[in-house]
Amino acid sequence: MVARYERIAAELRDDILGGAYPVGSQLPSEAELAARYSAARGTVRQAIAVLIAEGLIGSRQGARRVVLGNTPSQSFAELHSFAQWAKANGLRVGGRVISQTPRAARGAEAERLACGEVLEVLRLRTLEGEPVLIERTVYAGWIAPAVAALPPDCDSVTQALYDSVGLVFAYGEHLIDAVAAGASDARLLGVRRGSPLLRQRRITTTYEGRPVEWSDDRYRAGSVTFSIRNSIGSNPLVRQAGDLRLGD
Amino acid sequence: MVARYERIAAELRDDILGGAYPVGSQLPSEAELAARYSAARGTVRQAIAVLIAEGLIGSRQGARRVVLGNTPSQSFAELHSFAQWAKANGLRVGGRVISQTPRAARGAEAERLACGEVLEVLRLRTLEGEPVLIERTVYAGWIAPAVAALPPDCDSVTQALYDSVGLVFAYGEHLIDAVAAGASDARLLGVRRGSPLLRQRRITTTYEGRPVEWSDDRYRAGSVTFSIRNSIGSNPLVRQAGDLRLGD
DNA sequence: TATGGGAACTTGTACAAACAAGCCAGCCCT
DNA sequence: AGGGCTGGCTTGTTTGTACAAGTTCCCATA
Repeated sequence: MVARYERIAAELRDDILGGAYPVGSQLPSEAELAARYSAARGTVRQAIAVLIAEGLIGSRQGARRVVLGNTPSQSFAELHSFAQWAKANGLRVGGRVISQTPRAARGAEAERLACGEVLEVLRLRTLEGEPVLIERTVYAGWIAPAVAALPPDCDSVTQALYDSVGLVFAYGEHLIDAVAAGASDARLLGVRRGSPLLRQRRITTTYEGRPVEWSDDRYRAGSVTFSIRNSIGSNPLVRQAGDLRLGD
Repeated sequence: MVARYERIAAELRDDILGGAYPVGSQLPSEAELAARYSAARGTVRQAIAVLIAEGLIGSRQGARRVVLGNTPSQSFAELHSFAQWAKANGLRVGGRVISQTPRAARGAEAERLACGEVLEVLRLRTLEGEPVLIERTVYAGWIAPAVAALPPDCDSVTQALYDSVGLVFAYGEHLIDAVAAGASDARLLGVRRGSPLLRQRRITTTYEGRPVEWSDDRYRAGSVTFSIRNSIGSNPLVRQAGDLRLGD
């Protein structure tokens, strides 16, 4: 059973994406929408809040809401999981495990992952047959056995861990910057040493806030772009100066 | 007059940031908070929604809410305006206009900015005296006179335009990727040609959804990092494959 | 022709109530 | 000891109402 406000949000989203409300045009008033869907004003407001969070429409007190964009947004899983993102975009994904070594947590890892033993995995990922991503992932000790049991050519670790042990990657924190390719990066990705890579470092936790993994992902320049929409009063993405808390 | 739910959110945020609720611990129930603040449950829920959007706490039906982090988040202005971000972080910012040329809109610009005449500005920005950012900004014709009237060493264009003509940068869409430094990038930033740069392309609009500027900002690697927190069910940041809608 | 004041409209905030859905701990039974 | 179940707790959804605050636009006035 899907909530009412979600169905209303879906209908409005379809209208916007379908061109019924062009970019720059005004949405009907809350009262009008409430009447149209036979719902309370609060329910309509909840539906609209969803679209505002997606960046599709803008809102300010006193004025009618405005359509800001007409491109669909993606799900958390697609940001978090390379395979699920690729699949949702109709791209063919591949990859293999290069190395997989259990070891003791080093330096800040122990605190970051809240455990002493970790499993370090190095994966090379391909898109449409081309190598585009190097994943250096450190898994917390308590999930390491399930990770080690996965086949080396497993496309979606996220999906596999959910299927095998019911683990849900619920929250993530991501740091994005640019780095030069090191010797091993360059060899694996087939680029020159020193060429630009887009780096995404992330730490992922369960619903309870328990850390699951810490990863350093490096994309070949030109292969992937991150996109974000924001507005005054909502600020999901922030900048940080060079000296970073999660840095190493 | 600040809204009640914002004051409650601020108190809870202070509690979390101050360590009263450590990372991983549980928050009091809605009913408990409602009693403590003598507010309705709906109001408390609104306050909590703010903190969830900031990524400070996680929530799921049936279980107590959990503290996910204890680092403050920043404001939209700080993502959008280099100067305001630097200021908020206590960094000394400088910069100057390299060139400023009015011209006809080219290619996709006319559609993107919804105008025929544009003003192209090239700025070099410094942080703590070091050059870190090249800004290539194209302003829509209707705001060009106000931009041209600014002093060449103006630190915050965003602030200056608000002060002079009341313009508010309300919404933004950002694309983030990595590129190699070109010849002019390298010269201005004082790095070698081909060295990695973090690129942020963005388009900014007013409250009405009217495009104001289109910018290509390139940061020297290591100087700046973008950070984002997300969760299942909320997905502000997305990935895109190489072939981009806003690309050129 | 400008300009100021409103009136009507629209979104934001707050409260109250009821039910649905999911989680968790403790109890009971085997 | 272990497993299943139940009941209480907690968050999610929906409706209704009232007022506050901001925008827009028309109209009367200077």
